Amino acid sequence: MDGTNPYAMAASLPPDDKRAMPADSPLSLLLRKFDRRAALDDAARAAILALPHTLRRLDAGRYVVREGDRPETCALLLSGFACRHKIVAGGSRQVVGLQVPGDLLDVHNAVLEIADHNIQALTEAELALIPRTALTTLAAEHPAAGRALWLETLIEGSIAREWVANVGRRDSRARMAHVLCEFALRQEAAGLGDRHKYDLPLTQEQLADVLGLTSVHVNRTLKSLEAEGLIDRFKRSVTIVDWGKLQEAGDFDSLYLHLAVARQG
Amino acid sequence: MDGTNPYAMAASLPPDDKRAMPADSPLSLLLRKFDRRAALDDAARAAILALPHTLRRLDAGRYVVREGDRPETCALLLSGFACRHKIVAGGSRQVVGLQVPGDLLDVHNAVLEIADHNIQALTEAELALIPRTALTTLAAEHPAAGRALWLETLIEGSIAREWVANVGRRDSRARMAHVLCEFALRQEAAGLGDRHKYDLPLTQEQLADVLGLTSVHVNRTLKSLEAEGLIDRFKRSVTIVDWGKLQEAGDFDSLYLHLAVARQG
DNA sequence: CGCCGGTTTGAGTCCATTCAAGAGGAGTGG
DNA sequence: CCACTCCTCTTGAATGGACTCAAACCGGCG
Repeated sequence: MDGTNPYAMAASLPPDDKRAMPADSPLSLLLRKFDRRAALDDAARAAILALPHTLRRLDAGRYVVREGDRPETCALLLSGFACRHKIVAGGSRQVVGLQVPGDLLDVHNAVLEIADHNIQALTEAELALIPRTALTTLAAEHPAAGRALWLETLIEGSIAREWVANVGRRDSRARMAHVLCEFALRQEAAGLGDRHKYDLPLTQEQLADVLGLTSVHVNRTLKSLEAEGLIDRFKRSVTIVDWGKLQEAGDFDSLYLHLAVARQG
Repeated sequence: MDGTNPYAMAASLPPDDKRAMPADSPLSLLLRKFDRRAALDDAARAAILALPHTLRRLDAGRYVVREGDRPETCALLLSGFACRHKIVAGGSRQVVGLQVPGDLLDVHNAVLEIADHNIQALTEAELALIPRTALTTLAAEHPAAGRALWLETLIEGSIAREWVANVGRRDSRARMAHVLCEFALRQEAAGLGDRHKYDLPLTQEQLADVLGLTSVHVNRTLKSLEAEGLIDRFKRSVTIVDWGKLQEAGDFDSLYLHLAVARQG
């Protein structure tokens, strides 16, 4: 909430600009993810790795994009966590999306004029900033890459719809259990560990903004899930003691994450 | 809820199949919409109008797609209204999206394997069913069209995120006012009338499923907005008496609808 | 040590729900 | 034309899940 333009801030840092290097480029993270879901031809793979980009490190809490911005770059999250959120009248906040490493933070900004929500780093994070024209050109010149980007957007939309159902129709217990399951699988899919134990890099206050609850109630809900023996907690690390029961409590079905699924043209 | 496969049902009807005719093709509805937002080259425009499709009429309440289906077509809504919804444990329902004429009901199915939510006609509706391969081919061969489809998906995602915030952080009054505003603008943008008076083709029960409330409370909320002089109601037609106040009550900012906005390449 | 952000716990309140019943309107059939 | 049914809308009263307010606790850090 410092009011500064995050890009202005970014620009004032030493410009540790690096051109992509095919082998160990940060962009290989993006490539790996695309590969899991759809077939890319060699030309598209090369073009992805050749995307111009700038590396950037952000402290926890820094904004990547603010509502109303007209960003000229798209950020790929390399490490750390980020969230999308909106502020509603009265000042309360709703988190409308969470991102794990490998996620594109703002594909929107490649095509849409004005950012309609904020994007904020939840932890210290590393980003690769890609000029938006480079992405749209990639999509235009390599249909397979365009398809992969489109797919990415579709899945994000699917997750958002599940969240609508989650906050709209589930009580606090189910809501929490559901998000804990989603997190587990997404972190696992991002290659950060396994679904039974992971770090939840959110304060209970932030978790409340994810769930549309208050932090007080988040606390009670977590404690009650723990008392029931579904999870264990230590600091901000979560252990899922009984995956089956947690899944059931959260009415969780991973279909909407489309973790490994996409059909070919 | 009849348990029949809607496609099986559709297939049993007389196959009133029609090839596109450039001038007054139903697909011109799609073209017009794309044109409002992005530049299409002539080749792309021609390709869109040339998309193979089958016309279909559905009664109110019929399903277009069910969760778990693997549809081979994408439906373009030509007339009438439809919604996306999910059923959560316990049987309650959450509407996660609304569609007006000109909207593609299930772009998802072009790329994703399995439908992750239900799509249902809210009123009698006319559809153009487009084979999903035709859409993906279009996207691959005509980057401008691919971009338009991608844009479509991005905007849908944006609306879903706004709904998360709406259901998560606004009270019933604001929630209702917000949805009434969104509807007004979307119907207007679809060329169905003006934002100050329109038909809301939903029962209060369905509206409740949109808002994550009960039908009883929807009723009270509507009456109270009426008593305050923000809206008038007659049957299922809504008149917005004081647009400014309704917008304020609903904390509504149309930015997220991206009604006329997209940037080029 | 003392501050500070985050977590935990308790007590009282309120918004939305549940349960229940009645009114209105459209359609059907005698 | 009326009786009957079904669905939706409306209203009241009681309940409850999550909120608010408030205070205490805890661990990390300067």
